[in-house]
Amino acid sequence: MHPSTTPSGREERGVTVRDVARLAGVSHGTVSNVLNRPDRVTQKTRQKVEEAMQRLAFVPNEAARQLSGGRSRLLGLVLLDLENPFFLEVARGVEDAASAAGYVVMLFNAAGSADREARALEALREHRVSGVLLSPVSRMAEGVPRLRAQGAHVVFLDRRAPRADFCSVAVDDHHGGAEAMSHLVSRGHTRVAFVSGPSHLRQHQARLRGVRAAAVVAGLDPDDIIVFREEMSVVGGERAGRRILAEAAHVTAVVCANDQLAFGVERATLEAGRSVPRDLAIVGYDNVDISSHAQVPISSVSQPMYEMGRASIRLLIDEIENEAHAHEQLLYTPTLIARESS
Amino acid sequence: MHPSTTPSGREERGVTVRDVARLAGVSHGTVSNVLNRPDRVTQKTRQKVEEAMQRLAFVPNEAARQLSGGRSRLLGLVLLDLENPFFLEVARGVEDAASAAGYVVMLFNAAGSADREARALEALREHRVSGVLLSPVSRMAEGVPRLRAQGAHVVFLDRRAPRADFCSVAVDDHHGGAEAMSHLVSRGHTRVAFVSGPSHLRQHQARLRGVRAAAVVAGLDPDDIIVFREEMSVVGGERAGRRILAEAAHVTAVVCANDQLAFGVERATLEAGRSVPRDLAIVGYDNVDISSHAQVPISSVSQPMYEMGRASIRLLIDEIENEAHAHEQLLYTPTLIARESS
DNA sequence: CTGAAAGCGCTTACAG
DNA sequence: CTGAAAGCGCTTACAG
Repeated sequence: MHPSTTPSGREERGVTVRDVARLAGVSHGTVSNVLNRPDRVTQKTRQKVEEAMQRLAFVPNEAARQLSGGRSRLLGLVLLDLENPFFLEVARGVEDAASAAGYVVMLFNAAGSADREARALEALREHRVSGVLLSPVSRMAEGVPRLRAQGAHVVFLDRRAPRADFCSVAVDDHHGGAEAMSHLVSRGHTRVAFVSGPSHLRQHQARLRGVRAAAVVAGLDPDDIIVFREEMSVVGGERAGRRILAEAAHVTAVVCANDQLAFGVERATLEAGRSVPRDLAIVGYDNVDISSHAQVPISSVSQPMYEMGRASIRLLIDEIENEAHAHEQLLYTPTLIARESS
Repeated sequence: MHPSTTPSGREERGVTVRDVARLAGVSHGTVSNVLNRPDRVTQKTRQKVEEAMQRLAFVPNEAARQLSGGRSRLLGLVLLDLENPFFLEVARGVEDAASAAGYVVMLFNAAGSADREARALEALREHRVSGVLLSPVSRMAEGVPRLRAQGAHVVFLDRRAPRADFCSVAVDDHHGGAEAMSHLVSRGHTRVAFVSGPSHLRQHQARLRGVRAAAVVAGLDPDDIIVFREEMSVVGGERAGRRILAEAAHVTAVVCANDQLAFGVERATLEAGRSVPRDLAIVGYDNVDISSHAQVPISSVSQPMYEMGRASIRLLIDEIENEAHAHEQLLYTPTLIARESS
């Protein structure tokens, strides 16, 4: 009925519940009721109020709602390292799920620094967020118990919870390694090498253990899996590839701890005039673009990053909203994407 | 002096200015003063208060500060499409600069949808953010003037501002195309093709215009630049590469509108037994990983994504804090990274 | 079902 | 320099 009769250029700053109440001819609290418990209000009153809100372009002030209601629709996302494309996908899943549930997410990049992580956690405390998703730099930052003491919930992301009274969402690297290995075994390979990054990487270690476990299952000697460690890059992979051809000619297949390494191994193999997968089969890890773009597309273990983002929000919101919430440590299962390299 | 004497397990929720004041033996307002105008407080009082804050693990409530002070340290970042790695780098620059300046950023992914963009802008209004960085889906969403009417500042990202009374940070695609072309000209090429994605892409059109302009500068006929349009992928690039070899054998160099296309063109060329760059020189665009990982590393036009993120925050915060702020439309200049393909 | 009142935790003039 | 008071915009018992 009423087209927007708002005088153009009107200063909207400060349209308040009181203004709406006045225009609708009801009380302050009634306006609040149509916002928060519409069922307690007559259909008729509700319409009047809603029309007034429309005409005044009223937008409730979240800070005030939070302050008086005690509740907050604010979530924090603290990422270990925004440079890693892995976290882009995670962030996308987080944002999708959070905004679908009516929450807003504050983004922080710890960039590998415990200090930045601590500052992020502090800022989140100031904003009285109701929950935080944390892919931690440090094992158990002191900000975590503080957040909890303040009533905020914390879910660990890409890391198993350090204690059973926290939720977490992580990936089963052991299983991923095992998948890669048993895939190669099913293709008839028995002499397999593992190409890895620096030895201290938790994930790479777990993947190697998985490979060995699958070897055992297949009746092979796990100690026959030769490990080549190189810098985690295409160049490192090329070096590993050359070393394998030279030092371990009996090897017929390779599992690599990531796709950059696998890409390098393949290139070195092809450049030596050998065939992939006939002379050397290759499986990578992460299933990033580079694996499918390789000259011979590379099989790779894929982690459900987007889905992990969604799941972590689901757990967090359940912990926030559901009284009967039980903590869960989700462990996602990576899957092998088979391509022509194996 | 005092180690943390806080009884462990104390419920921190609700440590308030009043509590701090009581413990320090000062007034409510004095505590606020040491927080907001420390200069108006005696050194001695300040110390007493700060000690009390420490002991109580006091964290000021941002919602309350915002509500009473009117100021807000909240910023919004609304991205056109979080799937695009371009925006990951931008987001990283944004987060770095914002958190260095003491602001917190709320992240939204419009995912190409005008509807999601509108909802994000609405949520940002509810939170009374003081500024928004927007890489817009729609030309001028109605949420933008609304935010402004409410007192929030808006800076456009990856798009020139639609009006002179807004700041914006964008990239000069025309210049990028021209750089690629004049680089090829300096290498002696006069017969150049352009490989592009679908014709409606604003950026690709601008890049092509840049290529043509540089041709003119070099004394060439811009109409001699043959355009091949293919799907924007490695596969599309391969198709374009084969077409060039077959239909335009006189061409000695190619500018591609992105690196996926360039990668495909190179692969098709090598597979046909031709040499890169001897038989065909190639320049890509975006300088993403794939270009440097190609068999013959591909020259590419690089956009300063991270820096754009930082710059947009700089403009936004200036607009927020500086009374004398003058609107600026920043246009970043992409640079050519020369590699072996040209 | 609706209204009047108190209060959320802070900041900011305004007096002393 | 410090304190007492009002107010930011809302929500939630509590009466009617």
